[in-house]
Formats: sequence, C-alpha cells, structure tokens
Amino acid sequence: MVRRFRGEGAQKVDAKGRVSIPASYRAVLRDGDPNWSEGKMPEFVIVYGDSRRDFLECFTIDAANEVDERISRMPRGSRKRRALERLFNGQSLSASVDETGRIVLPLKQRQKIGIEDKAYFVAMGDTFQIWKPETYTASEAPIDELLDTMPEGADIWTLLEDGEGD
Amino acid sequence: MVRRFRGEGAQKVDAKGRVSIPASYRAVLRDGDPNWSEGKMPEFVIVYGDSRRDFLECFTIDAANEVDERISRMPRGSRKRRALERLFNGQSLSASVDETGRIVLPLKQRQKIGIEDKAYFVAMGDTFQIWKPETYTASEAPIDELLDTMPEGADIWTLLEDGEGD
DNA sequence: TTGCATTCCATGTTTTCCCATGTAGTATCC
DNA sequence: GGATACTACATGGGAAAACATGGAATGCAA
Repeated sequence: MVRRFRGEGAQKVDAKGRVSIPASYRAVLRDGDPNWSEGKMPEFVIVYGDSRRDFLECFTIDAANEVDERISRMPRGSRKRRALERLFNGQSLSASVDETGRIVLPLKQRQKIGIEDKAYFVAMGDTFQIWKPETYTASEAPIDELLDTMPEGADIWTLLEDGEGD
Repeated sequence: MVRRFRGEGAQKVDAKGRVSIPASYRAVLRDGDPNWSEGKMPEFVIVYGDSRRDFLECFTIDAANEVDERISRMPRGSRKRRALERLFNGQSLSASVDETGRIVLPLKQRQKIGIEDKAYFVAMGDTFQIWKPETYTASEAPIDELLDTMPEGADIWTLLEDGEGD
C-alpha cells in the first residue's frame, strides 16, 4: 500500500510561475518516484489535457507508469486508445521539484486553466489536482448542493451505503 | 475482530497544537496500522471535512483503507462518490503519534472546530472524534433530552429493543 | 537586448525534535 | 507495612530544521 495524497489548500504563484508543492505531497511524490535517491528531488507527471479540462492532474512516476501500462494493453489504433495516448503522452509534461520544494508551472499551462497568483491543490488519493481557486469552488457547487439537501444531522457516511449514484 | 476505541475525556492542547492521544486509543491505533513495527509510532488519518462538520474524525489506517476501497467501488463521477472523495481525500490529513504519545493538530484544523486549549476525545468504535468541549456538550443535548423523557426508572437498554430510530 | 527560464541566496514563520518535569499507579525491598 | 524505586502518562519549553515565499543574479536564445 502506497501513501496517498491528502489535504487541500491554496498556494501562492509568483510572477515566474513558481509554486510550492505542499510538503505532505512531496513525501508522496518521493515515495512514488522509483528513480529517487537521497539528496535528489522527486519528479512527477502533469497532465493538462485539452480545452475540456480546466485543471491540471498530477501523477507520481509510479502512477503514471501504471496508466501507461493500462493504455498499452488496449487495442492498438482504437479510438479510445488513441484518445488516451493523446491525453497522457501528448498533453502532459514532466516536472521536477526543485531544492526549495517548488515547481515552475509554464505560462501556457497557467493560462490554460486561468491561474494568476493562486493555485488550489486538491488531493485525490493517488493523484492530485491543481485548480484556479474560483474554478474549483464553482465545480464543487453540485456537491455542496447534494450535501445541503441531506436531512439535518444526517451522516455523510450514509452515502457509502448505497451503490447507486447520481 | 479488531480492538475498538473506548472512553471519552478532555486533553490539554498547548500553544503549538500538541495534544496527547489517550493511551488506550494509542493501542488501538497501533493495532490498526499495518505498517507499524516495534519502536515506531502509529499513524492514522484525520478527516476534518467542510464547514458542515464541527469535529474531527480519526481513522486507523485499516479503517481508512476500507473506506477508500468502498469509495472506489462506487460509480466513477457520481455526485455521491465525488462528495466522499472530496471529504476523504481532500478534507483529511494523515497524522503520526510522536514518541511522547502526542500529535500536532495544525492551526487550520484547530480553528475550524474552534479548539483553543482543550480537546474532547470521544470513542466511536472503529473511529474516534475530537471536539471542542463546549460544542460536544451542546451536541449531546438532544440525547439528554431523550433520556429525560424516559419513564422514571426505565432501563436505558430498552433502546436496544426496537430497530426503529428517530 | 528584450524576454523567459534557471540558479542562488534571503527571510519570516511553522513544525519538528530533544530534553525536562510532575503525578499517578505499581512493583520492590528490607 | 511502609518507605522507596520504577514506570507510564500527560504536559511544558527551547533550539534546530523545514517550509513557503520573495528577490537578485546569471544564462541563453530569439
């Protein structure tokens, strides 16, 4: 069992696009980088995708390798495989944490998701995402709505019970 | 059958956010941590959630893995699954008991539930909760009310009888 | 030579680490 | 049996390390 990303929060983005990766994430990135060794800083993969995606999705090296492998088991030349290859190989970049714990988000990617001076980090288990804060808040609205309509005092864990989802 | 958390009580929180985990809880945390080994201190997961929650919920590693697994069986992209993912991955943090039996509650989480210099621990079977003492007392009021309306001398265990709840 | 990226250095704050103390409760000893 | 030693537990404080962030200097390429 590998360690999982946990927690969410905003980080500053400076004029050069530098962002601190939360320290707790860095530990997971390190564990998930087979090439990591004492003294070096971990690498990972950022998937930015096409215009339909308004956040960046970040994978440890291990997680990225697993995705690559799953893609490679799909029928060569199929539309689904080609779509995934384009996303995962083409519309992605690899990043390396520097000695101060930061990465540089290239201007292109920042513009793509509209990031200015704040980036919102959200853990998703074996990956984490980077959002423009306002976009994230907006994307959560449907979920808040669901939670708000739950009976007063209801336990959110009851959502685990039923396999049905909407 | 795993050991279960039992008992409740207040602990001091110092200026740095350090809190002693009751010794009896520590034993359960240790048993529930598959990575634990002699000499190391147990880890666990704290779910703090959004503004609708006014306490912290603590899971052993085993319990957390089980939740993760159940979430992973829900339909990808459904609102319910997303709500749980956000709660359990995003609005949580992992903690590690130190050599003196304490953890550090980060300022963010202390402020969120209003803890100043006292934390109230409540066992809930396979999890335990951390409350601001006053908040907990208030939340118990409805239960006291129920007990107060029971006939004089009635046995509280009669509550076990009927499957109906309100 | 202006525009962007990379490297190095600086700083205030938070977190971690190490050591210390008081107080129960329990075991030990003569 | 009554004092003494031990141990586990809850708590406190200070120093050191890590963290998040800012800025200047350097490299280089269009």
